Amino acid sequence: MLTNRDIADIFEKCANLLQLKGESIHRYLAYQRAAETIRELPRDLRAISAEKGLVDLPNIGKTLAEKIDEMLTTGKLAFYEKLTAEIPVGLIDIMNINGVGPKKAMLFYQELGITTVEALKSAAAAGKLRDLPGMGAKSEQKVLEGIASLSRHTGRISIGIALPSAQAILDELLRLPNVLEGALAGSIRRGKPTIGDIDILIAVADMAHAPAIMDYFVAMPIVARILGHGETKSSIELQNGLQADLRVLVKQKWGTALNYFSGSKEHNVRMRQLALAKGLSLNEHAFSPVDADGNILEDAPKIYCDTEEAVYAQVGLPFIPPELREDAGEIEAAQRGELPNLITLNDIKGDLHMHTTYSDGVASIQQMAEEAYARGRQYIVITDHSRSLGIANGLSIERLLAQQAEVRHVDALMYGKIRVFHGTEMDINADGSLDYPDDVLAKLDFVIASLHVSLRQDRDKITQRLLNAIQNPHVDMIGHLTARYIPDREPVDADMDVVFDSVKAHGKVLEINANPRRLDIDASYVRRAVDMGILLAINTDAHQPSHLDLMPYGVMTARRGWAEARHVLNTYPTDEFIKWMESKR
DNA sequence: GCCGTTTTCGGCCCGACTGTTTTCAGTCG
Repeated sequence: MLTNRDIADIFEKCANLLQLKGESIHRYLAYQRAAETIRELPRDLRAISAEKGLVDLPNIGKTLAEKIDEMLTTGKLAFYEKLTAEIPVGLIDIMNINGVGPKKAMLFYQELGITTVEALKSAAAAGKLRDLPGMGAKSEQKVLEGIASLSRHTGRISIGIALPSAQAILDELLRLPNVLEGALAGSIRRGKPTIGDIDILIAVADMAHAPAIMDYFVAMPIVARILGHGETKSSIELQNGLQADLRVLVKQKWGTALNYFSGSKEHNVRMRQLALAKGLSLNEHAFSPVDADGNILEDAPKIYCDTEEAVYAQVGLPFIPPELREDAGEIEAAQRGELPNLITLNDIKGDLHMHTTYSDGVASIQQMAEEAYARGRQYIVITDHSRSLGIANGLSIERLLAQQAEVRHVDALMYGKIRVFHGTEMDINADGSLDYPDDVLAKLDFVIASLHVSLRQDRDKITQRLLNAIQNPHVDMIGHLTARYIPDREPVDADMDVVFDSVKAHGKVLEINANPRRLDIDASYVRRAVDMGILLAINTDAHQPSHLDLMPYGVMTARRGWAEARHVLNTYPTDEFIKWMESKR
């Protein structure tokens, strides 16, 4: 049975094959956009298809809806098979080599019969590429470097790795002379869970200062390879395989540039359309007046924006926070004056999920309390693993009760600083049972139920396990609902329509697990929870004190899902959180 | 192939950089 992801992947491959065939770029983009839409979809295509709702999805028209239905019913796509009969799929991998595009890939295929990266590597090493038209010794060398780089990193990298690494580079550049302003742009700024590359912008008063900054950038010790080194733009590959792009621009263009390079592409397209409706062409440099045919009027004065607020004001909109810029309704919401008042890190008062040395954490209850207090938390819940999770030293009922005595003791010790409550992260067992009996759960302040084992069970089983947990009156929250782990582990296969309805009906909380390897639930599910009126909680799931610092990743995910502070349980002040817990008893 | 309160046909992404050119094509974001 094909999943959303499978179908998105097939469309993505169709897009690549069409590009290799030299089809119109717009047809290629149509498949590309459809793949992207499906990838970000919070619901099952199967359910949407049953409702005849496929054509209502953005970027899905009659043709692609039919193709989706074909895949859902037959598990295959004839169009895709026809394409692969014409063009070897191995060329897609070759095209993914940095510096090799569709034209070069086809050239290697047609001239030398190359269909795999391995064959291309041998040909390049044997010096067979340099004599092809448009190639030379340098291009051949670049192909070899591109293949080497390919093996160093696999696709997108967790924001938990990319963000600190990007911030360190930015901080270094900000210390250089003549740098007026600097920022991270791209998907890092929008808080995406995975990052393709790092985008850095630096503003100067005079472009004469740019080359020195570029020279410094490409000479930094973390640079593994220089991919490009120009006057206004340079690209490097870091030791960890990530690519970082730096652009230097004059301060006058800061707003348009930051907006442009923050994306998303889809959001930018909408921004350009809004500008055109006002007779202006928008790019990273400025707004330029255009004539009725859309041609730029060269002698008309351009409009420069040195802030993003000014860019949005120019198209008649309020500032739109970067996390919302996905063309997922944010433009329309801004036009109606109904943008959400997004949650911020400052709104977070508590942390409802963390581990100690009782199970697989490395710090004591008291240490975790002290560390959380040092980070400004007003309350925490200690939630160690339950008895069946032997690998994590899960707590027997006796140890759980003994732990409660220590939690109460620490709570008293910390009085006036931080409140410490006692909970559990209880396993939802493989057979669907819960790992502690109800009379034990009744003694706890806060109960999380989570999936940790048998994650590859079929949809019915997983769904039933989740429903069992949701329907138990003592369970307060479902932890990391889909149990995905970036990048290795796919989310569990459950009927989320049914699960969300049940969560809503039973008044349970859904966790946004802030660990950047999890970010679970993800932004699309957050948005669905917000729309349905399901309460959320953003927790670090800390296994050591430093993990308490992961909260910002959870907040970014919440913001990407349009969550406001009022949608999130652990923004409540302590007394209200206590009232909430009491109301559940 | 999608999309539309300027259009159901004719738009959709274009600028910087590189390497091979001999004025430009291919790639990338």
